[in-house]
Amino acid sequence: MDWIWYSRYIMNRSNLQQTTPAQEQCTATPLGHAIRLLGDEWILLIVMHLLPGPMRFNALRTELGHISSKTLSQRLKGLEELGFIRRDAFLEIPPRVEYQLTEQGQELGAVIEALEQFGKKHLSGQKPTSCSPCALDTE
Amino acid sequence: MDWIWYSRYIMNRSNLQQTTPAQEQCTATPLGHAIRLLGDEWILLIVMHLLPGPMRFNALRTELGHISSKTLSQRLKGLEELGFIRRDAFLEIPPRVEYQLTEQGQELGAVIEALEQFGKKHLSGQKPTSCSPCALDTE
DNA sequence: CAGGATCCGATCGGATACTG
DNA sequence: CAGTATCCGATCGGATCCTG
Repeated sequence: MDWIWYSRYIMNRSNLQQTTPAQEQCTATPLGHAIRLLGDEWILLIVMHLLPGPMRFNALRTELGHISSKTLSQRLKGLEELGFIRRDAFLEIPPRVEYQLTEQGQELGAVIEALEQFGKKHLSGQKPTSCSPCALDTE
Repeated sequence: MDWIWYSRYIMNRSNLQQTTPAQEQCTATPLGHAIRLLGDEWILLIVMHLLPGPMRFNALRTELGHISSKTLSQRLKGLEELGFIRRDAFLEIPPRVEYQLTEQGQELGAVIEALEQFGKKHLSGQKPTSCSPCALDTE
């Protein structure tokens, strides 16, 4: 019975890879943009820790655990360019830089809250599955 | 003046990499779990497209644009294991499989809505920055 | 049609070293 | 302290081929 699938495959293989119909809808809309923004583990984590108030660079690093300075400064720069956080650098010895959420950034709190509600409701005692490739030691 | 920084560096380098204080808080809490779940671009996109109703495998592929079957089935399997979508397979010729959100999955709609509100509010006319490494052609 | 298996290039991100 | 630059291994995900 292989020929059934085979023939269909051959007949339909002509024009299948060309049409990219809703792809731009997935990436060009504000929602798509937002999804790609939050499609990064660190972004939300950073915003979450910034919600209570301003924080310094290394304080963030400590709170976030094992993030590298490269990754952190990357994300912070990105968030700053988007206007979601503000960077205040004090030219002192030793240097001090504080990051805090702008009004726009604060509104991400709503998303985080929704996320938290959801997490508490459905992900409480669950163990990671194939969705969570987290290999962190839980000592 | 290099010696200032240098000496401080040497003095503080002893115990800095050991303490992983809030790392387990970032990953073991429901919120952390949720963040890691949504820390994947596709997950939210899939859920979004599934909100209106059940959908078949290739329909999803078409809607999502350029996702590969491997990635899609991966995500679907993960979501199914978490209990957020249900997979109904009809053993016919040709095969038909429909995916739909469970009640738990529906509640992700709230998160998506929050995200959409935010996106429409702050990301409308914005161009991607370093936060969005999207290299998709916008033909 | 709905996937699984495999290959492999691109990307991400951690570790390290260095600077002001 | 607050980063930047570089290296490099691990991972992701797309392309391709294959099956029922």
